[in-house]
Amino acid sequence: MSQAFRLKQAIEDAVIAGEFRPGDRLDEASLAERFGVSRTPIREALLQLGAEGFIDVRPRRGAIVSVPSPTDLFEMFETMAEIESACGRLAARRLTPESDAAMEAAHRACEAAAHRGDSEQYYADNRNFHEAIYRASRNSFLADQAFALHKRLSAYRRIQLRARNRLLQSLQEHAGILEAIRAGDEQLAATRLHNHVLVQGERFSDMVLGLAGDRRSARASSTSGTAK
Amino acid sequence: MSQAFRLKQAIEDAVIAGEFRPGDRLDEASLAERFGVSRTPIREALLQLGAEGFIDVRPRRGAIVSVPSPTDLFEMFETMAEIESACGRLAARRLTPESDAAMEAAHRACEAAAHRGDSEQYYADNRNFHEAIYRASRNSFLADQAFALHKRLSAYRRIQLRARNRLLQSLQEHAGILEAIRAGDEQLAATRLHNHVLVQGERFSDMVLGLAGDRRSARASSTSGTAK
DNA sequence: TAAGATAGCTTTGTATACAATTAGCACGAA
DNA sequence: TTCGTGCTAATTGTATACAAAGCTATCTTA
Repeated sequence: MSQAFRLKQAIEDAVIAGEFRPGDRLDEASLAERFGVSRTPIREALLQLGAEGFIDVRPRRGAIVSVPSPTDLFEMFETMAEIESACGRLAARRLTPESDAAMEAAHRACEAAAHRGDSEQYYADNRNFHEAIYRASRNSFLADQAFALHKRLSAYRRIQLRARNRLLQSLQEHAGILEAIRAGDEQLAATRLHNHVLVQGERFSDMVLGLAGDRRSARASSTSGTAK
Repeated sequence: MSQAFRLKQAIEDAVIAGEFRPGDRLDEASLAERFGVSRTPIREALLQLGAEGFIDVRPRRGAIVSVPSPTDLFEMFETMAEIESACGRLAARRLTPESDAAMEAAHRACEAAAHRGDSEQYYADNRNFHEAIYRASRNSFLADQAFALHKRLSAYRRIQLRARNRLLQSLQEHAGILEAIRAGDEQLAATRLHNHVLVQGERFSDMVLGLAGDRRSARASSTSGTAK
């Protein structure tokens, strides 16, 4: 399985990096050639990625990078908002000096990137900031869930961070979140994180839909699932 | 992949049914013989189950049914509590007549089983009740996450529902949850669900640890991960 | 007797071959 | 032109063969 695990990571990275776009076919033979292995470990990697919901493996019809509908995306962002706010609530309850320092450092990095207007760097630092919060929940299982979903959404998150003023607004929201966690105010930390994440989802939905419509009605129209 | 998907389900069922206990080795050759297929689809099934966190696949050392530590279990129950309360919060916000009817029906079934003292049946009906809440969130992605985690915890949940009086207490909690969702009280629904789930985790931890100790201190002692 | 090394057996990982299903395309009819 | 039908090529699914790593038991040595 050594190869299969390495390949799983490599394919996942390629998807995250945007080398394979949503809807692209992940052909076993070409991937095998590209990585210089046989189809066997490629298939094993693809099936694992499929089980994690990263790609769509349709029996007998090959694997493709999943193409979440706007509804799917909204549901994923809403779920992310719930999970992140849970992390924030626990972080506020269980804050340690180490967690505090980690979040502080990540926040400082975001600050620097935002003031330089470097959105690529902000994107990376933003991720560190959020991951610091996940860890601060001191629940590694919950944190792992948060990591996984964060990764799955990263492609969509990146796009909408491009707007300059969103960068500064995001930074301010971070400051508020950190403040609430430090104050030990579980409720406030949860609420602020929830809004922070959900506003990203809404902005993205708007961008995709090309309209400033009511998300409630958009959501309610479909019941299709996404995972496996 | 047709075979592989069927096998994945079959092996998962066997694990849930307790046929394979935590720590048991899932030998590729014996599974292949048992199901009358070659090792290839067996491997594919095992790797998928591994990616979902259902079993532990250690490269070159075979797959075993995962053995979560008490800390892991507590973290999983705590995460389940957070996800379920999120479902309850959304259910209260978005309640429809259909969701209401589904939850009502499931609750009635629980009631009947509880009064007969039929814990096996209550176990099944309880699952339906919780799944009705997940669906009532009208967020299928979140609901899928909840289903998945519920399944992973089912083995541990079953054990502690054996206690007779816990059955009746559980039923009463269900009634309170349903009431809060119907009243549209998001906060109350979330809180009640959170407590309902977490008390199960605590009871289980107590059972496992064989002591009525302080869970906070138990938790804090480890930082080991679980997922993939 | 205990500890360590080694040989042999067991099990996993990868490649390859073949079977089976799907998808694309040409062709013909309405 | 458009829809349906059948054929061909490409792709996936499974089995099998072989290579490589891990495990166990035995034998040697202190």
